[in-house]
Amino acid sequence: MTSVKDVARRAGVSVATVSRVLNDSPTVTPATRERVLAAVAELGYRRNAVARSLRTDATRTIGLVIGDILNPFFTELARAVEDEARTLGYSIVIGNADERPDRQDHYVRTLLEQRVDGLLLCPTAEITPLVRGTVRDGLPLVFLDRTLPGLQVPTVRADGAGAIAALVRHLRDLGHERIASISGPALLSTGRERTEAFTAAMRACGLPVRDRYLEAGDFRAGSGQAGAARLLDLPEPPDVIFVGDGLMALGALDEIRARGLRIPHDVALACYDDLPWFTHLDPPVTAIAQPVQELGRRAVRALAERIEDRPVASVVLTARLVVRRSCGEKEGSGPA
Amino acid sequence: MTSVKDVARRAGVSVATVSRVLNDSPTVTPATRERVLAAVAELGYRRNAVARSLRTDATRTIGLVIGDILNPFFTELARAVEDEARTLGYSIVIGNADERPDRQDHYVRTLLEQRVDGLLLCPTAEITPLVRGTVRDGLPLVFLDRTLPGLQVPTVRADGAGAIAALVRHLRDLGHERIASISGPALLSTGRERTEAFTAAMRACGLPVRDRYLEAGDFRAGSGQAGAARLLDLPEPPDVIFVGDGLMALGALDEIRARGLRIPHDVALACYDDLPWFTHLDPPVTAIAQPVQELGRRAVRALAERIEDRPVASVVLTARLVVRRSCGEKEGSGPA
DNA sequence: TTGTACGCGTTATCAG
DNA sequence: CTGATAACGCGTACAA
Repeated sequence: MTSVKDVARRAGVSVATVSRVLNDSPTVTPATRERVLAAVAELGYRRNAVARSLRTDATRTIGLVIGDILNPFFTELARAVEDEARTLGYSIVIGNADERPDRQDHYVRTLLEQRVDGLLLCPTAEITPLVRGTVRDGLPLVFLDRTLPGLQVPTVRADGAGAIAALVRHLRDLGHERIASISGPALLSTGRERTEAFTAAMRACGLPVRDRYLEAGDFRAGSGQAGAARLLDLPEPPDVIFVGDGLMALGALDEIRARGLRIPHDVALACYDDLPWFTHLDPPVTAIAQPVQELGRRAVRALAERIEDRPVASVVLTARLVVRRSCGEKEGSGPA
Repeated sequence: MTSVKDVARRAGVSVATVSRVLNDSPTVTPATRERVLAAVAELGYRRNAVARSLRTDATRTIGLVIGDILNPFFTELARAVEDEARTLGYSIVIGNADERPDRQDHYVRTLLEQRVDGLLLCPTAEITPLVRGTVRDGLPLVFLDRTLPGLQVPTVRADGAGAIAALVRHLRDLGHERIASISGPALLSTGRERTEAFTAAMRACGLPVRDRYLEAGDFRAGSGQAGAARLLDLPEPPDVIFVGDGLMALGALDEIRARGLRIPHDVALACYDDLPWFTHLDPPVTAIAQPVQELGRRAVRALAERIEDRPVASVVLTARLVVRRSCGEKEGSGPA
């Protein structure tokens, strides 16, 4: 690989001058700048970011550790993150935790060694010693989507409580009473919050909350299927299943279809997270949509601020209910 | 940040010894190793991969430039790549080209500066000067999914010609004659190959190939919708639309639904690439499934070989047809 | 078995 | 405005 030395020799200047040109320092004659640039072009020189980082103590790189790259929510999130990062001049090193704390820690460790300038983390579990240490050491860190209580770390997430309340009212208005949910794991803030919002909304609507209607999954397809199976095996199966994310919805759909059940006649379905293909199902799936793009962008911007040592606050956006037909339709709203 | 020096001081040894312990050199006394490890733990020392890379001229990092992170095909591919890379001890720096050659080049440039050990590229266009230069400079490079003719670069891809031929025969057996396709851009090998395989299969089946039934999209949802619209606006619209990838299928579905058309009665649909939710549509979508996981794994392994300077050959896996019901059903195969 | 010292490619400081 | 040179943190050849 050609280095500044080669360029310097070719241009007949010192390495210092080459460096100055490369970092467009103002203190350099147009003529020499010209010569250096010519040498750079002729040699096809490409600056070595590794050496540069060693010297400047910055990599212009941020780590992104997501829960599950197969989850459409995280995919869309990653896309937004990547987009905003590019705009700000950062590269993304990605880690897919696969919802496993050990994998999450593996990536955090690797990213720390790589000396990323900052870290965007969607925690997959309660606080691990490594994460606690990372916070203590002061590495710029922002939690995304999920948060960890008791840690002074800015979080960018969406609040779905309002949308969940609206959903429950919608279900009640449709005459449903036996409403079940398959939520995420209680270890995750998103799992907990959605369950709490759900039970609170049920009570607010005067609907009964039964323990056996509260299933906990792990945000992956298999657990959605298993949860739906347990629910449908109940002596008194629910009218409605509210699934905690898109992947589990896929699993629940598999189970419902395998049993030959019809939606919403035999069992209604609603999903936290909206997916592009939900509109193509028959009936289209009622869902709660998060402002995913915005979440990703805001997180990157927050992290960039932290990297530049400016204080940043957490941001909470709001999710919204998208009513479609998978929970039934209001009387009188059908064809006359 | 604590460095080897700090560890050395703390352990009462030289930096060389610390380094030896860290790279578990055999020539070190258990006792001193113990002391060093203790110092490492006490100080919370984490080795600096940047400095290490500068010295060893290797980053244990590979670049992955994909066509479009929103495309489920690439998402699944990325997941497999990431998985295999972790197994082999590599980190992934990801770039989302968004199907734009300029973005592709942006990432290639960045990754070269970062000194990735190798590059996995899904080319978004014909050969760019940058890509040509990269090949010439000898950076370990493997093309994934798509290839670029005229370049000596190993490619890992799936051949869909057989599956496409099987699909066309399936369509013919079902009595379809006016078969249209919305393929990828002719600039991409995958676009070209799928179109060629399709027209060849049509001829082999004695079916007419009409130019106006040959639409070209760009592998994104919008172009699938636009292509479907043009096809359905034809004075003699096709019986079947064969869509070149999952994202365009989503767009085509949008258009079909917007027009209130029914599948397969009004127009049949088949898709290159299989998606998890295809089974939940009514009717389920007939698709061509690529061995995506295997593609990703093989690509990483090939790249790892190249990085270690071993010669590697291209690998061609085969896609397979998954018949479902979106193109109609064989007579007599329905309920008696 | 361990320590000393150099160099990887850059940037930044300090003279000139 | 430009050049010489130290330093970033690490791995390794060489010496002890």
